[in-house]
Amino acid sequence: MRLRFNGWVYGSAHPRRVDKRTLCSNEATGQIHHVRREQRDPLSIEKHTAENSLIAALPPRCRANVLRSCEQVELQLEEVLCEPGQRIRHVYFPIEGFVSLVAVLDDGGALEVGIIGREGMVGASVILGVDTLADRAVVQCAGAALRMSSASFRRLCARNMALRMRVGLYLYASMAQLAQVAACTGYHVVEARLVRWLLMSRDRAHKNEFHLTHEFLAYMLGVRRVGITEAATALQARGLITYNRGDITILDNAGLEKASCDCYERGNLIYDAAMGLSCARSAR
Amino acid sequence: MRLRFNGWVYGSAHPRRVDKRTLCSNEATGQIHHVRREQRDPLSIEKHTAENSLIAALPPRCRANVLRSCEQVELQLEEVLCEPGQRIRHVYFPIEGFVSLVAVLDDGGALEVGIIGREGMVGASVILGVDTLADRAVVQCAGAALRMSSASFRRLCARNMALRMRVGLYLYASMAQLAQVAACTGYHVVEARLVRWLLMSRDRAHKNEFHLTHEFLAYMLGVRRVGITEAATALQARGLITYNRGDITILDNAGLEKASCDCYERGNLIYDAAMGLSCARSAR
DNA sequence: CGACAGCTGTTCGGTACCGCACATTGCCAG
DNA sequence: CTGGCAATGTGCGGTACCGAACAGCTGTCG
Repeated sequence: MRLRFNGWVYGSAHPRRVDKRTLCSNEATGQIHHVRREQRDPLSIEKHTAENSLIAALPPRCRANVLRSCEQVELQLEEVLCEPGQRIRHVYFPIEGFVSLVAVLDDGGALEVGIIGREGMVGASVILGVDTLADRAVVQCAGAALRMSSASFRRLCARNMALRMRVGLYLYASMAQLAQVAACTGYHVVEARLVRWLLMSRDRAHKNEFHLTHEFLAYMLGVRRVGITEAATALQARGLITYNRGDITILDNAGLEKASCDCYERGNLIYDAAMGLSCARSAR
Repeated sequence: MRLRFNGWVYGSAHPRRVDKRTLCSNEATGQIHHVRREQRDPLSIEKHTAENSLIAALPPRCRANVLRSCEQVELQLEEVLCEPGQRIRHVYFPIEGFVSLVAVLDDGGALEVGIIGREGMVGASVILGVDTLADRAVVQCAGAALRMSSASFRRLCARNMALRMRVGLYLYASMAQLAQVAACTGYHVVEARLVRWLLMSRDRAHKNEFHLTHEFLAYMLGVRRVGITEAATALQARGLITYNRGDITILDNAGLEKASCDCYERGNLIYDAAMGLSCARSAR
């Protein structure tokens, strides 16, 4: 069985031992249809700036420069911002929604390797001098975001040290988390990984409920849908979550955090260490 | 059972379902003992420059600058260049040997997430403004390398656009490969992953034999030693490799490449695409 | 030469996840 | 109201890998 998400297709689960599979070609090449609002008045945008922490942490003048180049867009659920290897046209600073980075294998396998909410940005690797993204970027939770053409972003970074530093640190944190997630995938059972994933989503959604089908979760974690169903059922039985046709609600945050593998907490530590270091640095 | 590598300890395999494990504290804190040769005369170093492709690709003046700041060291087998989170004091440009990056989990699990030979460098993330490494860097194959203090490296990068660009691209390639490996770990059977690993090592060792015990391989791939033994036995039975007490010899390169998962080839493509892009760029 | 340590091979019971197939439930459009 | 579809639940046999334990085999060192 295969699923379609706004035009792109993926295998339900994947072969651990099947060798090849030819699918995952984007029929109709995932229409990327932004609901582009007209440019807001500066005040309205300014209001939002504090809500992407990457931007918020910039010195005022620099922040103003960044904002001038941004427009606000509404990210659509399951919209694909960029396919792996494709030229990235815009970088995104999520405000409400969040985005997942998904590594795609030739044989149709896929695995989430990063998750980007208002604490970060999509396309940070542009500062490395490339204009492609290594992974597929899928919107996981709809909502507002700021965006900027990658050319503008590169120009701004070239001129602005504070911005470049900040983005660099974020990139480092992303890499560290990527490694962490890789190890986690190999070592921890589906249930623990599911919990980690729910907690990370919660942190980025800033609320205790979000819309996610088992099928989608399975795709993200690289397991069968049934595996998710089993794990989710167990969590529900323990009173940690409830869900109903894709609407998941977290009931017991503390309990969930206990049920998760260390990787959740560790991921947060990694981020704090990297980004906090920047504070120490700029305070010097 | 636990192993000791030059002073640091790791769990033999690891728990897929065990939740915690307290080990992996480095007893005796992995003595890092470089066999530091006295500074060679410039000609001798110059001779080697072409052998690290990152350096070799730099414009002549820039290359000379880099070399002036480098000293040559001999990497010892299983030496730990840097522990995760530790301050990185030197960056390394391997010439003969190669180095693995290993993600370490709290519960003792570990997984190789990158491999660095003469095509790259250890510590590229320094250009992002951090002075720590996210993963453990272990020497996998002894041999010569150039090294430079990370402070010098940062200074050079700040001044030198070509160097910064080149290292940036390399960093991007590393990230892309990391994501690739993460997915591979989740989807492919041990044997295929082992083969991928052997091929990658071969490419970096520039020869068809190297010294690696099953135990070490198991550690790298995050599986039990027995898993490696079984896979290796099968490969040997098929006439693709032979091995004897840690000395592995590749007999049939073509056969091995067929036995590997696509991730091997794909990793190479990723690297070429990223680094080749730089050529196009500088040719402009 | 004998003891020992490091490396490899083998076995065994257990389990997490696989692919596949099918049943159930709730929502929505016609 | 009804048929259809998306989302979820369940059951079954298979397999890749796990932990543990033990049995050679070989080189080294006292």
